[in-house]
Amino acid sequence: MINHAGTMAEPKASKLDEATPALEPDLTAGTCTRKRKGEGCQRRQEILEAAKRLFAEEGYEKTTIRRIAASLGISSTALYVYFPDKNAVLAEICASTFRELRQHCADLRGAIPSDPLRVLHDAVTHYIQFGLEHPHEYHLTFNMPLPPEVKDNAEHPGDCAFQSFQALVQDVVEARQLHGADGNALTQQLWAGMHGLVSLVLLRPDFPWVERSVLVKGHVQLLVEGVLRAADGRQCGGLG
Amino acid sequence: MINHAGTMAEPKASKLDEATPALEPDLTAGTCTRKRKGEGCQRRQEILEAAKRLFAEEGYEKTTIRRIAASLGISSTALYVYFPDKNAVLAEICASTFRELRQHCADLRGAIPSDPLRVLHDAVTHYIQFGLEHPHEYHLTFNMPLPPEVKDNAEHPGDCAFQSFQALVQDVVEARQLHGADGNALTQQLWAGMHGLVSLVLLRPDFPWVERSVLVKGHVQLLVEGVLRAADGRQCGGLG
DNA sequence: GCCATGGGTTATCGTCGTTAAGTTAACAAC
DNA sequence: GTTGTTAACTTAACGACGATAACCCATGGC
Repeated sequence: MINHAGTMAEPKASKLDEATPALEPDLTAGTCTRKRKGEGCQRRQEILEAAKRLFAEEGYEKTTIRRIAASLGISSTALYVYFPDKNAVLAEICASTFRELRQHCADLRGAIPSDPLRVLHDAVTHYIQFGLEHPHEYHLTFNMPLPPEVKDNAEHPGDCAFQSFQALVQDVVEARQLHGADGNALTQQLWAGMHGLVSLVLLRPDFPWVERSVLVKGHVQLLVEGVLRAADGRQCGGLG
Repeated sequence: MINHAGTMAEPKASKLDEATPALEPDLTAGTCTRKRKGEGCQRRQEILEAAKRLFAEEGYEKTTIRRIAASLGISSTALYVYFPDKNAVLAEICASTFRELRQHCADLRGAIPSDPLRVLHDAVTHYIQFGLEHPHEYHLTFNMPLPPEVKDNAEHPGDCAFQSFQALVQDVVEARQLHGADGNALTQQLWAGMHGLVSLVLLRPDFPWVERSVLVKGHVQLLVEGVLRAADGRQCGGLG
């Protein structure tokens, strides 16, 4: 209890600080002794998982460093050993989610060598379902400004995921001989269309949406048909 | 400088509080005397506009009540006379933006009694342009969870705007005799598609988007064609 | 035994949203 | 022209926040 700081000011806060008994430390560690090298990585992973869960449950801004730490039974400052600040924790979660999404897309293209339109159709469906099944990760990753740590990354996971998708669209453009189609623009529009549904459904859960499967199937169909039709002249719609 | 509070505790903060010289009060008021009834509404509007500007420039979470107040030359607590909390300020801005958007849509339908498809086409274009031209209001309104003040409102502006759009889609469904089309689902999908583009472009300004007008025109076309095609069987795409 | 170091702690800072209590200027009635 | 009343605003303070600085101490190689 010795005041070893130089200023000798009275303590003023620290009354309810870290004193939320609702959050108990996770005692699944097993050992009670201090650990050394290598264990740090484990702790780092624990922090990431706790943060992911709390971000998911309560959102980024409302999740505090202190509560992440408390849920692991450590003090808030211990977190700064593994991450420079709160934003860096979010950045790492974002990057991991982006990677998962990209792998999803790449696997699909490699595993199903069938009609490119069918592959694109399935990829779009997959994307939307992925988003809806990982609401919090999706929200963290796509529905808020990218933290600089991710944005300045040369291997920007968003760009990578986009490129995977672009390949699928290009396959369709070539297979269907959609002359005059800008595959890049089409991919951006398709992505925007997928993102919009996921984003709105996640952000407006109380909206009276039509039944989920109808909504998703119809949306995929709308987008894929749109890609086919919008690509080469508007011979069906009739809008000069 | 008399300490009129009962507790006689030492002041501890209040050092840099409200002491940011960069933010000068807006001295356009003219009179220097205190004002009475009716002037309160003016101050309320001032707060809303300052908040809108600051939310726009720096985002909701980073904008503090103290800075909103400082930009008007009043103390932070004065704000609580007009709004119960920070969220309520955001809620009012949201509601106002929703109204503007809805009016946009209604005007368009009333003023141009031409081909329903053309009207829908223009409305979608309008929506996207509106979003891109009001990036911060759009972000505040659509890209974050609705505050309860707006959500619990019976005249939920989002629902109203949606209904306006639904009417346009229904016009198209009837004019083109798209049997088997669920106008409600189509509207939701169309809205999701529009929202997705606006949302992504606003949230990822550094992404290598194709040229803006190409992107928007192509997207509108993709969506409108998608509505036409997705509505009644997939006779063009060829995906069983 | 010594000590560098990794994995923690406590104390503290400045800021935040928000509340409580007090101040002051403009009006109303007497 | 004093006396309320009240709208509009202030100062002081609270508890929580992100972050930093300074310290503690068990482990493990020497």
